[in-house]
Amino acid sequence: MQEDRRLAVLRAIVEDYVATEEPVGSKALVERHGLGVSPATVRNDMAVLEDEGYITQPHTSAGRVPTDKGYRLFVDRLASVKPMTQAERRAIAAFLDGAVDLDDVVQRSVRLLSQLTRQVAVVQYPTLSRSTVRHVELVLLAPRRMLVVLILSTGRVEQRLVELPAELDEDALADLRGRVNRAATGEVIADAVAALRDLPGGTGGEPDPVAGAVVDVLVDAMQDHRSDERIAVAGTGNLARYGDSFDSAVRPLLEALEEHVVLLKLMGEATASGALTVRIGAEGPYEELSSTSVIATGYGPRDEALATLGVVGPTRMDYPGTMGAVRAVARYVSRILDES
Amino acid sequence: MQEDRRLAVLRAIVEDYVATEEPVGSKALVERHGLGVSPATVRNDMAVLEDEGYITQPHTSAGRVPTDKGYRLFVDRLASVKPMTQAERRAIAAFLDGAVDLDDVVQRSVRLLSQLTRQVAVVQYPTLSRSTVRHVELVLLAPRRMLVVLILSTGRVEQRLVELPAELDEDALADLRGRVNRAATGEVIADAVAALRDLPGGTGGEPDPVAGAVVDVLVDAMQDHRSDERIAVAGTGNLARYGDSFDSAVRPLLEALEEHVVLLKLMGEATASGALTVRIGAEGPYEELSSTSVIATGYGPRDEALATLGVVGPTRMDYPGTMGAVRAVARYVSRILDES
DNA sequence: CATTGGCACTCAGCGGAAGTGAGTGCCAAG
DNA sequence: CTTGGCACTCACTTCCGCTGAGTGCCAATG
Repeated sequence: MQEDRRLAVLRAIVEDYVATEEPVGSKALVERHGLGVSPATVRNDMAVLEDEGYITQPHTSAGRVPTDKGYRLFVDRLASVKPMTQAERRAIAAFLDGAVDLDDVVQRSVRLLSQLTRQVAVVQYPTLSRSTVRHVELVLLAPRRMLVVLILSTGRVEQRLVELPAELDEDALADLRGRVNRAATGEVIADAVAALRDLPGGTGGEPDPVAGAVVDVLVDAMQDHRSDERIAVAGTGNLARYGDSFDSAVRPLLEALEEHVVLLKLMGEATASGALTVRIGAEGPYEELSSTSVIATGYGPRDEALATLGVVGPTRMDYPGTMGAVRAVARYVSRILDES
Repeated sequence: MQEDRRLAVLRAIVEDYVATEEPVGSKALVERHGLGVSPATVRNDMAVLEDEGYITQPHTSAGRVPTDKGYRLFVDRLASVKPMTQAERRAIAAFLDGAVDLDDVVQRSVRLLSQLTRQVAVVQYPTLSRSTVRHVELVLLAPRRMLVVLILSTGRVEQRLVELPAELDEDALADLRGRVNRAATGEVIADAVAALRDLPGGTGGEPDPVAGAVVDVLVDAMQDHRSDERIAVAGTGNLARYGDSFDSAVRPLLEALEEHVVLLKLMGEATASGALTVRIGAEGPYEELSSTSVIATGYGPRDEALATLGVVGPTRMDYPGTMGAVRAVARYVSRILDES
């Protein structure tokens, strides 16, 4: 009974604080939300909520502010993801449909997300490791110089130059191309790597040094986790709205945004689970980011979570709306990856 | 005579102000620099410099601060580019030598530059338009689906998918591949486009719809100026050092950094001239960036300026040191492009 | 027993007053 | 042209008292 009202009070505090950025007092609460009780009652509830650690006061005789724990309860039990409006959905679809390739999809997504949420948006490029090999192309640039092009099911293309240990003519090239593709095409990265490793030894017996060099570089490209770390960021201009708390909040965030490794770790859980994940304030391992929250979700074709996308913002943030935007963008991007 | 001393005073003011970020007064000047004259004399010089518009006082009874015009005179006549130390050169070379491909070179350069200068660094990817076609590869993914890969002399690779209007067998593919490469390989983009346009009509007479589709997409990729606009940015964390003047300086800068078009325009002159260019404060067309300076230079193999690289920072900036770093990085990057 | 009105108390934030000191401009002498 | 002297300016800091939003507690109430 009173329990219910206390939660309503917490919800009201979170909503008001997010809207006004100012500690919210008992009187303002009963006025703005139709709670149907007196300020004194609300004060009692607030005292309990404070005891339980959901809210604090910045100083005696000021209103209350949600704690991380308070936000956590809010997103877990009090708020529901706010769906996008019809108009927003159309805008998202229209904006993403114009994309011409994978790179473009990622770029557009990250911009879109930062505009929808007015926060800093982060989109990870689809990971290599779970994708399959669509095709391998070998191009002779010079008799002893070859370009190896690796095309993956996600639409990503990796290319490498190889200096060959011996010259190669067109016939041998066609033969090698055929063998490599028979071994790798259609396979998941891990299997392709295994199949390729067996290739240079071949059926004949004596190992082929040219094939060996090509396979080495291919395997290297497949296992190159550098590209797993590729990330697109947009909306840093929105950080200007932080206003105060510059050194304490914006600086570490800007640094984290450049340290892609940190970012990936932050968003990592979301890739694993594929579900919409919210990390609030100091819940993560990075002290400097104790006043920022991360909302992320996995995305990818056919509900396989290949990578992560989301936003980073202040703990004081519109969780329902932002979660809605992140979820919507992830769905549309996944659908586009599905088609290609 | 006094003219010389006045310039020395201006130089001293710029150096001190850059170092301390505080308006500099006559007394502090004669103490910190061995000017050999009394504060009163310096005050007279300052009055003249102020009349001529090289310095101002933020308010009566405060020290002087250089104006844009003052900085301009400083970089044009009073300062010389500060060369990198031996150790710095080695560090630059070592850091850039580890790069594996063009993308990596650009990424490393931009990080390096932001660390050397402790400013925001910007590196434009080498432009398509002046590069030549190294090779075109056509890959049949399905009977009516082709991947077109365009390899340029800068090491850049563009790929496009084409749905073919008719099926194509291996022989026809090899024929088409040969014709396309004979037309385009080795040519400058513009010439390649012209040669390709003539290709589908061919010698026979009746136009080939498959070749037409392939050529269309190739020409499109070559003329795709979207990729001309690719830019890498690093060091935004250094903006935190701006301290005050957040809304007036940092916000518009962050916005400009996301608007790559604006950035490219800012740095554009440098590409054209190829030389080290300094734009100070309001000299450019963007009012919001009136308190930021841009130091940029063209770079590219064999002294062809293919693209631009540089840093963006506050007008109050260490010009000699920053110019030295920009020049050094541009040289090393150019040398690396030379080799590949 | 939860709710409510009343009441004394706290304290951040605001605004004005006074003090401080770095820096200037001007002038007369060297 | 340079210099020491001197009066003046004015941003910045500190101090102080006021105000008002907001609290905690208590006794009364249904």
